[in-house]
Amino acid sequence: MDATFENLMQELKIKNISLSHQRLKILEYLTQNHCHPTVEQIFIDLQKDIPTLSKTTIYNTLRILAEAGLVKVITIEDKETRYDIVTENHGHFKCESCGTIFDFPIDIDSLIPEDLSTFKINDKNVYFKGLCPRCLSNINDIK
Amino acid sequence: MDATFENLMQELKIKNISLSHQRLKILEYLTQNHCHPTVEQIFIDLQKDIPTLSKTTIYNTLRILAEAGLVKVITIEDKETRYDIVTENHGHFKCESCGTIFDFPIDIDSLIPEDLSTFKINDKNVYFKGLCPRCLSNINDIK
DNA sequence: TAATTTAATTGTAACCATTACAATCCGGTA
DNA sequence: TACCGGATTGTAATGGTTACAATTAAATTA
Repeated sequence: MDATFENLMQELKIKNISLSHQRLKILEYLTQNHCHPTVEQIFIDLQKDIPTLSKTTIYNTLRILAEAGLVKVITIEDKETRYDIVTENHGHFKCESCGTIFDFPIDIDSLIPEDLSTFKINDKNVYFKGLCPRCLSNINDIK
Repeated sequence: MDATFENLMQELKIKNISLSHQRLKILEYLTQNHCHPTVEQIFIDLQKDIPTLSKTTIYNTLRILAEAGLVKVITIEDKETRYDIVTENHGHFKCESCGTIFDFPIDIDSLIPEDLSTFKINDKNVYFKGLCPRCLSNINDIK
């Protein structure tokens, strides 16, 4: 349990969200797996610890955490909602070949267009798609 | 039929994609409705012209046009895939209250992070969420 | 501690956008 | 006209997500 995790716990206490065993494990999983997991992945991995765990609980918990602003919902493409612990500004790069999602640093705040001065911006997302270095080299090997 | 539409036709000819009556109407609809429509919206509107039109045809056509690079798939949130004719670089702002998607100009090319120098970037997306001016003023009216 | 109330979890069924697939239709060609 | 290949259509299947009611756990009160 690193400092980040403690901070999350504290934030939940402030926002009056009770932390059950299941919710704790889900939150713990997200802090330890920054791989932008799907509900399916979370479900498979946590079932080992909590055999009775239900997917509905995972959906409920992620919704609560997202509403509390602790978790970010990533929907680069349909049929594959992924979740991420909210950290500092970064963009997401999805490899079209292997499907892996990479984080990359980007100063999103620097790109507030003046055209949106009359809008209230709550959330900013930068999604790139393409090929990751590993898949690029694989393609070259085949040639 | 403006110049843009003619250009699209030409591009399709180059890419050897035949233009049936249905495909022509769908493409025409997209060039005339820059509201980022869903398949449902396209279906409802075009049914007036083509009573026998099927949703499968719309899905097929949009997939072909997207693969050809003429149409951009917008997935800001799950369960609501939207489509857009590809134009110059711009970001999308979705109002969390009324659901409208607004375009705003942004120089996406200027924000290529050096960390992605070993990646091949095929597609860049900038999605913002928040409240549009109209919904903001409505909230103020209620107060 | 026991009883009571409230919230969280679970499993099943429903939902709904998208896709798969087979049958039909249409346009061009010999 | 007959044929062929691609486009369209309608229906059924898919699968991630949500709704809902029952069960369980936790918190509160006496």
